[in-house]
Formats: sequence, structure tokens, C-alpha cells
Amino acid sequence: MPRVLQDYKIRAKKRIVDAAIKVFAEKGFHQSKMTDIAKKLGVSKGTIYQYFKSKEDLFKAVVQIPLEKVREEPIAELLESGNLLDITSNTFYDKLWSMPLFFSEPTWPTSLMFEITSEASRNPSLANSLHTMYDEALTGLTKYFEDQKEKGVIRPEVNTHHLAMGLIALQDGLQGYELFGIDQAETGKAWAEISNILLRSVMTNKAADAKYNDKR
Amino acid sequence: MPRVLQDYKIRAKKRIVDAAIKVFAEKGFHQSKMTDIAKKLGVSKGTIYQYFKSKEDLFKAVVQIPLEKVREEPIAELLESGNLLDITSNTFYDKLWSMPLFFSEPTWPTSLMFEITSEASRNPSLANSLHTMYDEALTGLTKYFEDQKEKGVIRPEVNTHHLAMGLIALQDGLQGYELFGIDQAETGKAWAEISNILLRSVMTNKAADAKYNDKR
Amino acid sequence: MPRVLQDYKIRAKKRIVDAAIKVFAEKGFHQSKMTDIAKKLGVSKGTIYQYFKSKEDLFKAVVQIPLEKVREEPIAELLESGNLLDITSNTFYDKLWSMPLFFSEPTWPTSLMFEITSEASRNPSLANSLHTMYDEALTGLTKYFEDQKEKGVIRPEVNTHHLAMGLIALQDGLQGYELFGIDQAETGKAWAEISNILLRSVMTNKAADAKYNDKR
Amino acid sequence: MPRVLQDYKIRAKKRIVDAAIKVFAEKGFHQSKMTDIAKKLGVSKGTIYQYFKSKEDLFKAVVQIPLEKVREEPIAELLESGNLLDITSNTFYDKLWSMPLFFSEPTWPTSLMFEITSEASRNPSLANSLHTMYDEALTGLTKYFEDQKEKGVIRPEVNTHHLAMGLIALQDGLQGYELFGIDQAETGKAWAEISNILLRSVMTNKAADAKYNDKR
DNA sequence: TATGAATGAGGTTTCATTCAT
DNA sequence: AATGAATGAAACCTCATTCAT
Repeated sequence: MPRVLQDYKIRAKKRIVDAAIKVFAEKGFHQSKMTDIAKKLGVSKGTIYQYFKSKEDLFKAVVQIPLEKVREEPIAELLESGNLLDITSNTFYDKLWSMPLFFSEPTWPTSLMFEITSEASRNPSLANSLHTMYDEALTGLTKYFEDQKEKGVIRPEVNTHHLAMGLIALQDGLQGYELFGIDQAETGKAWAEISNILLRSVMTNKAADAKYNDKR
Repeated sequence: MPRVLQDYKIRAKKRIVDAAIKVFAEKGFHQSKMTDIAKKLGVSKGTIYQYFKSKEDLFKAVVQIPLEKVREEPIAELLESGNLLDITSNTFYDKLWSMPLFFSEPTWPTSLMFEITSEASRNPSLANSLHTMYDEALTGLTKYFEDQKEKGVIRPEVNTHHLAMGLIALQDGLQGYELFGIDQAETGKAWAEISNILLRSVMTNKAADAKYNDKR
Repeated sequence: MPRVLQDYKIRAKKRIVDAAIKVFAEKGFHQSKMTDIAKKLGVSKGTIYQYFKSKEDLFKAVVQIPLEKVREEPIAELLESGNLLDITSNTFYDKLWSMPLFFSEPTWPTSLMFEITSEASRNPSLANSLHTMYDEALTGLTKYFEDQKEKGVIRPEVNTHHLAMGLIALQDGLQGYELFGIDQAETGKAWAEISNILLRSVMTNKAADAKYNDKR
Repeated sequence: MPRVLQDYKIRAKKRIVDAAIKVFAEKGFHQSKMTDIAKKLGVSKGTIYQYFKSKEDLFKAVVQIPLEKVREEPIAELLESGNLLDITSNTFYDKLWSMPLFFSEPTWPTSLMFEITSEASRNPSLANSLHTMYDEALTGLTKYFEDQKEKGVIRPEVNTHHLAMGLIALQDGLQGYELFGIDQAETGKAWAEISNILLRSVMTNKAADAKYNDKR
């Protein structure tokens, strides 16, 4: 197959997946009709079926995309530059945190993330994909904390793996509350406060003092 | 209407709702057919329609039940007896924590909780119900922390509201990971460790010392 | 399940199969739409799907029915009474001959028989069903010829198995020609003449003489 | 139109028809997609539509080709050389017999022949084509038998028309059984035996004796 | 002339809901 | 009150056909 055609196909699939993500997020997977996705894209249903053999297949592609992302973009890099307490900032809360949000577009809105997670409990293959993504994110963050430990910022006895799990879980939990109307200003403040408490209590005294001096 | 009949109706509805919760949790709301629910209960589809005028209506009742629960059972009571760090135990992680699990049966399994939360993002009335439940739980836990503050266990400058939000979010997040196959032993350890760090760092020195002495 | 309901279901399935046979014969399997069958029966499409889970499934039931028939009605009985040359009569050609036509209603019209046979070449399970039916018919007719051999009507050296195959094939072939417009009067005459030649040439001289005397 | 171009077109159409016959035989007409035929040929769907305006049109061409053949190649020629009982040989069963197999390639495999015959029962124009082909074959064989009659090989009172019908029907019937898995060795033996009985019983004593002497 | 992406009419199938029993 | 057969709207999916390149 000529590369040009190949490329066209890949781009066509990507456009469909992007549209599907939007519609899935708006309506939920089961309430999203193939017609909705086709309309969102301005094509006919038939066109979608040239690229994906079923709705299920399209859904799998939607799941796959962040999975590919997670393999291409080591998370630790995102964190490398900053210092530990930067994590507590809104920038991190808004953009970087949460498993799917570790990665640049296209990715899943929170509502889709929750639906997919629910679905994973009945779909081993899907569960496996999410597990992989989670491990990737977790490993990245854990590594970052290990680096901080070596640099003397985090205390040696801290279990960095659990610390990473905790922070990601905290962020996922808070984001979920936004789905039923808790104001993001509110969840953001909770994030800032709690992550701050958490990170300060794993820092060495030296690092805490330095931080204190920074602030002055 | 004679009370006896009414009671019968109420009990019948409750049995249907219980069955529906089970089926919804097993298969997800949209994959659950009215037939499945009827079968689980050993009745016919027609019977369900005598008590609920639609699947949507039944779903609302499923959502409603924990909402009623939350109003009848002030959460703080559950916590009253114990001391602060008991929260970090598995008992709390397994049974008491997470919004839906604050309450006694019947309630929603985690997978259903995630699906409902996702759905809430598109359904204001559902969002409202979840919001109410969350507020109730949050208020309860916050009150508990305020009590602890008055007793000198928690430091006065701590924002107990955010502390409560953080702990609930942490628990919800960790429970979600179980849906895609993270071992509960793992999430449980993370819970114990992180909630412990968090609570210790909001305790007064006096309380921390007392705790220390307890352990000895 | 109560027997009455059970019976109802069985009868309902039979009514659908009967309608399907008619429509399949009129239009061919692939040109027959579920709507056509539903209309022929005066029910909605949904009803058919309560009894058959797919069009394929309905087709299998259509195939199955003559298969069951063939097991219930030993063919030899049909032949037992008459004498050998009765086979050459139109009665036999019209009603008794040809594999599917060995049996009483409901059964397949010739056009459906040809379509099913064609389909069998690509569908091993279907081929197996036809094979079974054919063997049953063949065995029955062969047994009849063996009886005639024992009675001294057919000569001992005749291969009754091949004779039976030949006669059934002859009849099937001739019936096929009716599908593209060869007059049944014509095929019937060919049947009478050729089957007569064939059977006379396998008869013993004694039997042939007796026959000759009969005619006088 | 320049003859060269026209020739090209004719050859292109023929290649498409050949591919279509193969695919139709493999999958059946309705299960054969235009894409399948294009793939078998290594061209695109669009190309087929440049030569045939619809699938129906292509099907008609498939039917037409043997029809043209039958007009170009008088069947009797095929038989002229041999003697009567050669007809009973496997060579005849395998290659020459049966309506579609009277003719050299490309022609229809048995499964397609059965499907077309079934279809003819609902399609008068198709029935007409088959009828023509059948008549042509029948006339050819009848003529051959008449020749044999004149030569004193076949007895004068024999209805050669019915004899021809019978032999072709026998062969068609037996070939049909191969479609559902009857071994060709088996049908071939039946053919040899039954056609032999049939032909011997229409032969004059003289011819039979000559035959007998031949064998010696 | 050849291509194959796009189309959309039309088919199969599902399932919440109704209603006669 | 309970049943479950029947319904039909609405979904998914197919594929012959078209047409811009």
C-alpha cells in the first residue's frame, strides 16, 4: 500500500477516534450512537465502518490511544524540572495529574475515565490496558520520588511507591467529585492543602527548611 | 391504602431494587436487561413494571436508597467511639469508607458507583443526589474532625473540611484501582500508610505522644 | 415450564418455520427478509426473534424438520405394499420420490432443496444433515429392493444400493428441470419410461413374465 | 470503436466473468461481494463497474457464457467418435456430462449450477436461458442416440428423447449428491452401473453381441 | 482507464414496554 | 397481582454503487 494512502487511513482513523472520544464523553458510551459520532464528524455511518468493524472495535481504539501515549512519553520527565512542592500547585492538579491526564491530547475526559474504569471491572482485556497505564504512571511518579530521596529531599524511610499511589488516588478521587458538581475551585484547594501536608511530612528537615527559606 | 398492603408494596420494591443493584453491578446499567433483573428475582418482567414505571424509574430508586440511608444514619456516630488513627485501619478502608460504603446494605458496589458518577456528569438530577450524599458524608466526617480538634487531638490550624475531602478522595481513588485489577492488599497498604502520614501530621504533639504511649 | 406453554411454544416455532419455508421457496433464502416472513405470518419481526435467535438459526430449524421426519417415518413402509413397477408411476414421481419428498409435510419445495444443496457445499454441518437424510432414504429404498430380491423379483446379481442411488438421482435430476420450465408432463413421462426400462432390466424373468400376465 | 479496444474490452469482461464464476462457486452468489470478485482478480471494485453496470448484470453475463458456448459447440461432436457404452465410463461422468459440464471452460461448478437452477424458478429470463441450454444439450444427445438407432445399435422402439433426458438427469442427480459429501468414487460407480444397465437394455441384440465380442 | 473512499438505503437484531390472560 | 408473548422503535451493520482523483 502506498505510504500516502496508509497515512490517510491512519489520519482518518484518528479523526474518528477523536470524534468518538468527544461523543462518548458527552453522552457516555452506551448512549452514544454511531450516528452521533458520524454527525459529529460530518460523515456517514458507513465511513466509520470502513475503519472500525464495530462499535466495540472503535471503543477499543479509543482506549488504545492513551495507552500508546503512555509508552511514548515517560512521565518522570514531566516532573524532572520542578521541585517537590510544585506538585501541590493547581497546574499539576489541572493538567498533569490523574492517570489519563498525565498525557497530552487526545485523551479521556474524566467522565469517560470513570465509565471506562467501571467497564474494566467486567472486561479483563480493558482492565489489563488500564492496569498497564496505571503502572506506567505510577512507576514514573515513584521514580521521581526516588530521585528526590537520593537528592535528600524525601526522607529515606518513606515508601515512595505508596506515596505515589496515594497522590494519584487523591487526585482521581477529587476529580471524580467534579462530575457531580463539586466546584473545581473547591477540589483544587483540597488538593493543594492535602498534597502539601502529605509532601511536607515526607520531606527531610533540611529540604523543609530550604523550602521555608525560599518562601521568605 | 391499608398499611399492610402498603408495606407489602414497599418490601416488594425494595426486593426489586436489591436485585437491580446486583445486576447493575454485575453487568453495568446499560448491559442489564429488564429480563436479567426479573430472572435474578425469580419474577416476570411484568411484575417489575407494576412497581416501577420504567427502567429509568428503577434506576432512580437504586440511586435513591443510599440517599435515604444517608439521611437516617448520621455518619459521625460511626466514628464517635474510635480514636483518630483507627481510621487508618483496614476495617475502615474495607467497610466504612467511600461515600457509598459509609452506609449499611443495600448499597452500591464500586463499579456501579463509578458508572453512576460518570452518568452524573450528564444528569443534573443524579448529580444533585450524589452531591447531597457526598455533602452528608463530608459534613459527618468534618464534624468528627472538629470534635477531635476540640479534644486537642487535631491541631487548631488544620482545615478539617479539606482534610475530610482528601481522605474520602484518597479512599475512592484507591478503590477505583481495584476495578482494573490492582490487588486490594496493595491498595489497603497504601491506604494505611498514606492516611497514617496524613493524620499524624495534623495531630497535636500531645496527641501524637499519647498515641506513642498507647502503643508501648 | 407448564406443558401448555411448552406446547404453545412448540406450535409457535412450527408456524414460523412453515411460513419461513414458504417464503424461502418463493424468494430464496437470501432474498427472504425477516420482514417477509413476519408479514406472511401476520406478526412482528420481534416475535420471530423470540423463537429463533437469528435468521441463520431459523434456517437451521427449516433444515431440521425434514431431518426429524426422516427418522420417524421408515421409508420402506411406503413401498412395502406395492409391486416393483409401481415405482414407475406418476404417483411415486409426484409425491414419494426425491429425498425431501419422501416425507409428508412440512417439507421443502424443489427450489429450496436445490438452494440448500448448493449451500451444503460450503456448510459442513448442513452437508451432514443432508447426508443423513439421503442415507436414510437410500437405505430404505435399498432394503425394499433387497426384499424384492429375496422374493425373487429382482435378480440376485443386481447391486441394489446403486440401483437405489440411480433411481433417486434420476428423480432429483428430472425434478430440477421443472425449475427452469420443463413441463412436469414431460419429466413425468421420462420418469415413467426410464424407471420402467431400468426396473424391468433388473427383474428376474419369472417376475417379468408374471408382470406380463398381470397386464393381460 | 477500434477493433483493438473492443477486443480489450471483451477480454477484460471475460476475465471478470471468470473471476466471478470462481467466487460465486466458492461462496454462493449472495455471499459473494463485489469486493471479493475484485480481489480475486487483483483489481478495484470500480473497474468491474466499468464493464458491468451492476452485480445483477455481471451475474447475467456469468449465465450467458455457457449459453454462448452451447451454441458454438454442437454436443453431438463430442460423442461422435465413441461407441454407446463409452458413455458409462468415468471420463464421461467426470467431464462431459451434466448440462454445464457439456462445455469446455469456463463453466459452472456444480454448486453454482444448483444455485442458478434454484434461482431460475423465480426468474423467468434465467429460466429461459437454462431451458435453452438444456434443450441444446438434450437435442445433441438425442441426435446421437438417433444416429445409433440408424446404425442399428439402439432398438427402434426406444424413445431416444426420454433416454437422453434420463441419462442427463441421472448424472445431474448424482453430481448433486457430491455437494453434501457423497464420495465421487461412490457416485461414479453408481453412474457406471446404472447407465450401463440402461444403455444395454436399449441396445439391439446384435450390438450387444458385438460389444460382447469386442470385450473378448 | 483505474481507483477506493464515501455513501445511504435497507437489512438484521435488540429490548423496553404493553396488555390480554 | 402476576405473567410472558407480542410489539415496534431504534439501534447496529452491510455492501452495491458512485464519483472525485
